[in-house]
Amino acid sequence: MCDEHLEKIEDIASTLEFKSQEIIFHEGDKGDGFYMVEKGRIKVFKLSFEGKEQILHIYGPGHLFGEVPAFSGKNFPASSMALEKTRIIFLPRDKFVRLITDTPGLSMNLLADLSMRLRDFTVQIENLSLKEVPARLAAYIITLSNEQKNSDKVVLPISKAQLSNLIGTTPETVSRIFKKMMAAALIDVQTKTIIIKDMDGLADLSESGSLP
Amino acid sequence: MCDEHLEKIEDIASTLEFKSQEIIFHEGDKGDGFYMVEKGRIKVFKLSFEGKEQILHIYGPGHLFGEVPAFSGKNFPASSMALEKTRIIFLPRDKFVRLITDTPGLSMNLLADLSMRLRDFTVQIENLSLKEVPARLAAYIITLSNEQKNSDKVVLPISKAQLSNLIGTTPETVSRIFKKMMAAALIDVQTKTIIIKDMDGLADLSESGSLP
DNA sequence: ATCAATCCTTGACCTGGATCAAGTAATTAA
DNA sequence: TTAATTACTTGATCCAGGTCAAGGATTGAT
Repeated sequence: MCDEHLEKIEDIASTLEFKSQEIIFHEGDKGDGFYMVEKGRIKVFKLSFEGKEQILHIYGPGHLFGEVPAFSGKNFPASSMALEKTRIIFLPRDKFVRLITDTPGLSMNLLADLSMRLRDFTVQIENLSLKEVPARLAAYIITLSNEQKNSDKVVLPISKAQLSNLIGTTPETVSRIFKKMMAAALIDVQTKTIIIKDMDGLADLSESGSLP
Repeated sequence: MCDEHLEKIEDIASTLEFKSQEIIFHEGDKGDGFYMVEKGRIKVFKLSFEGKEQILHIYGPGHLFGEVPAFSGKNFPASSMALEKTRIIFLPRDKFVRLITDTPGLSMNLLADLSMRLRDFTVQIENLSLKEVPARLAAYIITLSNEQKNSDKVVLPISKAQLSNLIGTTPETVSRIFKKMMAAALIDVQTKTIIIKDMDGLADLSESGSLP
């Protein structure tokens, strides 16, 4: 989303404030517009019948979300919650549709945005279906390192419980696998800080490997 | 995708023929256009390091696919193969981009298409992560029934091996669960035909249930 | 129709990772 | 700072479903 488009959006949008843990929308609600994170962080997630959570996205400033119903005509396929005090830019559907038709280039931008998200989902499905938990966790650490200017000292942006819901496992299993990764001298974990000691080993693990 | 748009697309497209089992594109290939199934059926899938397959989509006539790289600028996130003798309409990127910018309404159409696919992926992730195999299989049978004019006699459009790759399990497990579903008087299975004997029970199972 | 090849079923076995339970560390509030 | 709450770790146990192996059913080719 380029700056020029951002400005246009902000001109006709309203802002919403959410406290940490506040629900932004529920799965099944009728979607009537477009949301963008202005400040803070949100998660988009699904709950199972038994209450187990699978996180689909965690988004920070600049990210568009919750627009699928506005295009598909269906209800929200997932729920959304603020992870901290968060300000959201909201744009009702009709204004946005007008903006799109008035702004050539914006729709190309949006198509690119949705395409990237489809891409991300294929990776998430691959992870859930074709990889075991150690590989998923390794992949997540590598993603974090890439996001944090390829540093070998990465900071977990979420709790380990949330992390386990993101990669489709439980806190107990995350804890045990971190321990094994330390035993294999791949990483060091101190509370929320992870020191990557063997990036190649971690990359191998994320693709195919297993831990003793 | 409305008929009017379809005609415009067909005017400037070329057609490709694929035999059954032929690869249309590989994951990692550079995507340079848009594909639409004209006749036949294709699958879009990922392979794990060990060769295990997860099917992402099975598409028939009228379905657009393989366009993500054209918008995202990245390579194909998955591979594609013809499931039978198939004719594909292919549109190079530049022609398509011109078509989009020249045709207001088409981009809205595309946005809707991609949004639906995002929706479908959230369901697939939910299934893989939050549901057990019997629930996924029940959900798939219900989907089939909906696709086949809500008949209580549905025909499997793919082999059971492919089905197992679609719902993220193995042929052995599919076989065993079909057997349990028959024991529970939910369905009857004869080769490729499934008779739904208890749709409510099947719906319960697909949401939360388990089999004895 | 017959043979070969493929696909499917069934049984025996094994394991990754979930669950339950109980203790320890880290945060937050007062 | 300390108490209370919440988050994390560790151990013990269990089971869904994967794997391996061998037999049975379909399908396609000649």
